[in-house]
Amino acid sequence: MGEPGASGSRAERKERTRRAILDAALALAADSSLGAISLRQVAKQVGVVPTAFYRHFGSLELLGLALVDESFRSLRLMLLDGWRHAPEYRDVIDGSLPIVAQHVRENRTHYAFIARERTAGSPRIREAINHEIELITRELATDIARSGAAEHYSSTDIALLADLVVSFVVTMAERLVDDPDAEAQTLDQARTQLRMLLVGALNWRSREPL
Amino acid sequence: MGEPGASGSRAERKERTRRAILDAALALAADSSLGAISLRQVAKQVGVVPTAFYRHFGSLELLGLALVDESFRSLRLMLLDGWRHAPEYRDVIDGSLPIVAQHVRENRTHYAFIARERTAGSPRIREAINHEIELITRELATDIARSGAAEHYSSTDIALLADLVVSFVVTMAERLVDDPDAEAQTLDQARTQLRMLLVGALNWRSREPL
DNA sequence: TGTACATCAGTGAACGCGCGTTCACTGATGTAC
DNA sequence: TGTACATCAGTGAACGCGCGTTCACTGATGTAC
Repeated sequence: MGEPGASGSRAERKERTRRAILDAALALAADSSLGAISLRQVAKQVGVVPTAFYRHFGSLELLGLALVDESFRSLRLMLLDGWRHAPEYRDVIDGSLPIVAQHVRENRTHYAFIARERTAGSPRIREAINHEIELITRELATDIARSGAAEHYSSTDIALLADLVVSFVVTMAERLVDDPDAEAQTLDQARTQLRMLLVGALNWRSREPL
Repeated sequence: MGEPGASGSRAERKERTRRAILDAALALAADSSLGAISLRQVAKQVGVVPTAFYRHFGSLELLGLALVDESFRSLRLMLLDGWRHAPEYRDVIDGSLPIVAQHVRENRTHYAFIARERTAGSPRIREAINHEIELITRELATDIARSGAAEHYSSTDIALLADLVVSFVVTMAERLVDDPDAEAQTLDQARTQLRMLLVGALNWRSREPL
């Protein structure tokens, strides 16, 4: 066995340090933003000397881009899985929103990072995040079109509808990150709101089941 | 005449320095966030010695709270005016969204500040911003109820609808801040999306006028 | 299997710099008489 | 109106500290033979 940090091949140990740096940055940035933490704080948290940082990332910004990549890789897998199983669900709302909520709960630090850096990050990081969100929006639009649920819609309008839904879910995710204890309530409200949005606010009546 | 900075009473000159500090902080934070700039940078930009800062604000965070206050004071006046004139407009969407867009255009640095600090600010600042947004949401809910446009809705559901609309407008404002050159397009898309949202996505058809 | 050499993750000292905050101060403006 | 004193916005020196980055290094792991 020996010390946990000393086992494995050289490559394995390097990967473990890299992982520790990513986690340390996520934890430190949780109380402010990536732009407000220092390379030395990260190194200290990991337990290596500051210069060791450079063996893994050229700068904090590149580390940030790696975190964006990592966050969305997990999210994309979740969505792929959700969309694959979508036909099983009678109600796409009750099927999807809790899955998103669960994913936020299980990846809180990543979502918090994305929520913060989406507006406060460096231009490169903001651009990377917006690009990922656009890709998801486009996938959702394709899915809506394929489902036939919006057959009267032009493709332009399907894109706008997908954007509306994605923006809404982003807002919900931000709230779940902000106040994890209110998850049940936030989810409940979001469910009703998404129903209003999709079914039509003015024609929809309180307590009337879909 | 004389030097512009040397005229007026002592109180007037103090107020002018305070104004310059607020503006300098807005300008410096525009490329990152309040948490990433320094008191000395602000003082340098203003043209005073760092210690002079303390004559006006106890810390950068208190300066931030002053900026939140200032941003929403202007926004509240705009909304009050908008709501007072609302009955004149046939279409609340075509009446309101361009007014918001104009306000964003005329107060870009303030909106950019709010957009960033809403997610990346210190806890106190985030709290202050969320509180202001809640107040606006509550006012909109009252207005919807009074207008009779949602008479079948329970008051809980009116609150959810107001929240949905405010969240949507916040998202639109963030986009206007992010890419001012695309204002016309962003506004056009937002108009369609808000119509989808209010009239009912599934019953709504492309190009069909409201 | 044993040996000689290459790789390279992590070390530790050193650098110049900007940071927030303290303190005693200056001198123009304001006020009381 | 003139004088004596109070106020206080802004000054400037000083402090100890953490910052990013450089550099030459160490020594365990990996590889070629």
